[in-house]
Amino acid sequence: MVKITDVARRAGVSPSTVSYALSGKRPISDATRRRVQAAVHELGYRADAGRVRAGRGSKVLALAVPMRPGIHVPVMTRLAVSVVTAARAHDHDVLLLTQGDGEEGIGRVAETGLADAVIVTDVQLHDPRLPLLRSRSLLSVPIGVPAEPEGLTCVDLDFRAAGELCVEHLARLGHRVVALVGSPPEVYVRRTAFARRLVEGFTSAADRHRLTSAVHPCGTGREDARALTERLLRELPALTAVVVHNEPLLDPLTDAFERLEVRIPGDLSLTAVCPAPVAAAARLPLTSVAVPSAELGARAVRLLMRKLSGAPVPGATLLPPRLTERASTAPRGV
Amino acid sequence: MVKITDVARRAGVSPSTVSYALSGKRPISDATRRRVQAAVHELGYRADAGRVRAGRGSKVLALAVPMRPGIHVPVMTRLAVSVVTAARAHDHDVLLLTQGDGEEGIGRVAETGLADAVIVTDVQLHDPRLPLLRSRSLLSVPIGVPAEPEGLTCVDLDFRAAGELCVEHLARLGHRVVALVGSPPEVYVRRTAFARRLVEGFTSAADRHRLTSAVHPCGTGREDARALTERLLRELPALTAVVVHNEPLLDPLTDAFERLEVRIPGDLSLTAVCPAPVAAAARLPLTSVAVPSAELGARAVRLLMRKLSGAPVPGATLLPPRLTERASTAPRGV
DNA sequence: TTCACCCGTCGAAGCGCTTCGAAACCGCTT
DNA sequence: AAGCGGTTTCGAAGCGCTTCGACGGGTGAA
Repeated sequence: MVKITDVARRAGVSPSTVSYALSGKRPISDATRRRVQAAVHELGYRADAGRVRAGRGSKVLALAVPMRPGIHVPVMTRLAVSVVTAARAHDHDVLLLTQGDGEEGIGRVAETGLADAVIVTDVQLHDPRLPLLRSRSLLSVPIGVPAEPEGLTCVDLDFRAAGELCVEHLARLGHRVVALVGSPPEVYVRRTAFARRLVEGFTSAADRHRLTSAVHPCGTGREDARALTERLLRELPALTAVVVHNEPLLDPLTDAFERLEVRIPGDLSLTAVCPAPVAAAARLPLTSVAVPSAELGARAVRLLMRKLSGAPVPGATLLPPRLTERASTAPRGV
Repeated sequence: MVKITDVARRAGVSPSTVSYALSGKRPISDATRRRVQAAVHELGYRADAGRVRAGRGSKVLALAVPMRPGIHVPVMTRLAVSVVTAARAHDHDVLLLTQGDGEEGIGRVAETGLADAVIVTDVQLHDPRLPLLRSRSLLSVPIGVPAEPEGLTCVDLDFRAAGELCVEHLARLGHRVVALVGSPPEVYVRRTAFARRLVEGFTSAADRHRLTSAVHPCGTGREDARALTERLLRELPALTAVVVHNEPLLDPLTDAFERLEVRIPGDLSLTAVCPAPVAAAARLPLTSVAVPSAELGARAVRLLMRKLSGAPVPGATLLPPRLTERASTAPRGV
């Protein structure tokens, strides 16, 4: 194994100079740096990984994305990309954790110092990872707000307000019977924070406006969509509006309504909660509340950087939802 | 961070004893070992990422996913997830690189030894990253086969064979005029390896079977789909079959054909090249050649591990394509 | 009882690297 | 010629860990 002293000898400098030349932690003259780099290259030197990060600050962030059934893959992808981009802007790299529950991964990363902070996604109301996140040994920013967010620095879209906003939009259009077509049941069973919050907002706004409302979790397949539409029409014959919080179901659902001769927005108004591009590119452009995945990722990174630098950070950041009208909603009975 | 001396103190032994108890390199009495293990457990000690790992190797893999316009996001996501899963099975973590061109990221990772190997995606025929990948200083596995794959360990679906397979399937069904609806133009401008290879296969098979053929890159929007379908019907009135290698366009395209009263598969047979789940879940289940993203990721990791262990590896692995018949193809004129 | 002989343990040295403090050097001004 | 501020480089100490050599105290044989 070629070591730093070999490089130093070859470059005619001391080991410490090589160390600084490679890490950039102290200024090194251009000439010397070039000689060191040449030596590194010629000898094929590679820093002994362990020690490199002995001094704290590995310049690595972990991103925990539990790939659980029912999560919205495109949302997660956008999030991941924005996190990496933002992290790079702060000279950090991103380690991707996708473990089933993520607990093991986060622990490992914290203990070994592989990463010096972690962004956690798909937060549940009573997330088993919370104790770990609250522990002093690891800085973290959850994207999602658990039941008791004390001691955490959370970021998320205000899903409660998003649910309310959808209902208010529909109520304003004169609709009196609304349904929420939600994510797959397992998402609620896990008590995923954002899904639950949306339901809360939806229900409370519906009550406030004295609307008849129903909530239906739903799988993502075409069969699921078909079954649900039939059931909705049967159980709620007066239904004229739905809110859909289930990205992959959007297309199958509009399709299923179409087959049942239910026109959108003529007979039924549809509001989606999904990333803006998805809503805009749908077969029928959908009125939607945007899930700003990219912004969430960028904000999470920004907060983490502030925490790393020791600056004070807000307890929780809830982005206000924004509704964009497109072609899938209309006043009732027009 | 809890260190070996903490454990030693807790167990009432010397650090060296702890080291031996954990590594098993010298006999340690059962009683002592048990006390050490208890202390380790209570304090949550994890060996500092340096020495335990046999000296070399950071146990981190980099995955370079250039997020360029026109790439197939779901394919990349599947790939990323499978890479992380496979890497974890080999006790490695995954660093996500998404830089524009990826060159800088790969270089950085190689220089700093942050990762000890890298998986490269979205390979172009003349990829600027190739010199870096060929250099001795970094182990790599490109997913994709450049024009000159010498000295590399590539993995990919055999896209040339995939193109041929689609054409042969259609030819066997009696179709005489076929079109390839490709990825967005920028993908070809970059000379992305897999896209170019598919075109080659498509064209050469069409020529071999004396079919009339045409190749059309196409954007991913509904407008693009609409414009393209009209153009196809105008320029190739005898067209009865298309191959689509453009995942996000699948739905808009079938939709556009529908609007022009072109029935699938009655008037037109459609074969897709995309991940199997996408084809199976489409509104009309599509006959397709599967892009096995998950398997590609797993294979790439396996190869990388072999390289890391110094074992010999094959030069290139080309997975044979498999075509699955679904509801979008039929014999001509039925 | 004495003596080899292990087994289990310890102390200390060493590994490759980082990092702190200080020395050496540079081109200027006095 | 000496002094100065700034940059660049070095030497030495230290990090958490492994590993070598040696020590102590039991054992069985003489």
